[in-house]
Amino acid sequence: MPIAIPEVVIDRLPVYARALALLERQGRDVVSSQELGEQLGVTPAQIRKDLSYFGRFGKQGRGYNVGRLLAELRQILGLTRDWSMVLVGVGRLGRAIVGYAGFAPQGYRIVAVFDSDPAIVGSDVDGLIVKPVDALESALRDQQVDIGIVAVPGANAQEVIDKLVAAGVKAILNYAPIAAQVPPDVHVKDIDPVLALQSMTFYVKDQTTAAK
Amino acid sequence: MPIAIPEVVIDRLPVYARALALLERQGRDVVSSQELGEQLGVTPAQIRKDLSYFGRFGKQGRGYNVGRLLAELRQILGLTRDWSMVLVGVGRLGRAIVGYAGFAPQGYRIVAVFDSDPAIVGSDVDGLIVKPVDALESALRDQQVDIGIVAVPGANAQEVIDKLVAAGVKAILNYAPIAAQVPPDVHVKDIDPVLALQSMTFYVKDQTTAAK
DNA sequence: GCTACATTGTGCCCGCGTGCGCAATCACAA
DNA sequence: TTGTGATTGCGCACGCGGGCACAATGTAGC
Repeated sequence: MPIAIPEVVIDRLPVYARALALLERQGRDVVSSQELGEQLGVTPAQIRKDLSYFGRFGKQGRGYNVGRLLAELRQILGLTRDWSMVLVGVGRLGRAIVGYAGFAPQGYRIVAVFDSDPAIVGSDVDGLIVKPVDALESALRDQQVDIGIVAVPGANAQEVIDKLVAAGVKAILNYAPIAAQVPPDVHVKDIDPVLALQSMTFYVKDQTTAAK
Repeated sequence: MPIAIPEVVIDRLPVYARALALLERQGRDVVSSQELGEQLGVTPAQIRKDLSYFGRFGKQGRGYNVGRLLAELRQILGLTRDWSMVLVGVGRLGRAIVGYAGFAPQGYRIVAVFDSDPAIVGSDVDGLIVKPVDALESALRDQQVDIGIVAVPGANAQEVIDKLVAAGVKAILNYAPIAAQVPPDVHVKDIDPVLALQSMTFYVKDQTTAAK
């Protein structure tokens, strides 16, 4: 059990879970690592190896029971409970995040929103009253919050992240364009479409011009 | 020159470029790999090794000229020109993407938007008239388009991606919750906050409950 | 029940990316 | 000029993740 599990493995598990949920909705009850791998663009051996870190969920000659494996993965990833999140930064991006329909079905709820702009504080965003960032720490003392979402301009992001960390938040979803500095026990995932675009353009920069 | 450059290296270059742009705005004219590494949470050796794939940009005893290195990276990544993009899927998410202020400053422009819903087609979104998805291929023949953005529900995403690929698009930014199937010469980057959250909860699932 | 077939779980090896360590090199001061 | 200090570029070795290949094991058919 004290065997360290590579982070890349953990990153793949939600992808497996997502594919299994789709298969379940389609009424499938068993699936092989072969078939799952083809759908996801991963080798079957990779899937089996990843799963073997956590147990033996398959049956030789058959494959994996879809519902069973999905339940196991949800258990492993902690998806069996709901997670409460706070959002900091209620600009255009922040409002879009509050309105994003993809969180709720997976059990992720935004329970409070904060902003530093006095003109925005007090206004209503999808049923939530915007609170001042100064109230962040006291608000996090009152209610249990698991995850922080940062959607402020890059210049203020580190400062906001520091406040979240000080308030005891251990998981941060960062939309700001900075490389956040956090202690080792805090987990940060960056969402930055611009970085994604900039790395893709490296590969296509010659082709597209030549195709003209 | 025919040395293959690892994809992880390419993924880091935009991060370096972003940090250098910030340093330049702050008026700095030289920076060492040491200092840059501390800001980004990367080892100095990693930065030097990454850059050495493309040339020798530093000076011993000094470090890197900020403006010079930034210009080189922009050249390497293809950031010296503008890129035109089409968006498919004008729901809540799609509209947020059109309104996202982060693209334009980096030279990424959305030049056309498409949707399959007849109720949406024809409406105006931030100055762009929504066109039907059927018009996708012909529209891409008329104007040069480099990148496709997919913001449709998962069930329709693969179909839309197929159309983009058929139209010759080589770079796709995918917001849909699916693992897209594309030919090897097409590049896909996924943006999925839910996957990011689900992999983080693995690490904090015990701590948070215990902290109660 | 026995045989044929399919698929898992895992030991092992290979390759690649990461980081160390040092020689080469540049700036700057004396 | 010459010496000192700092930092780069890169050869090399290590470690880790990925995938192969096979034994183990379950299923299904006869």
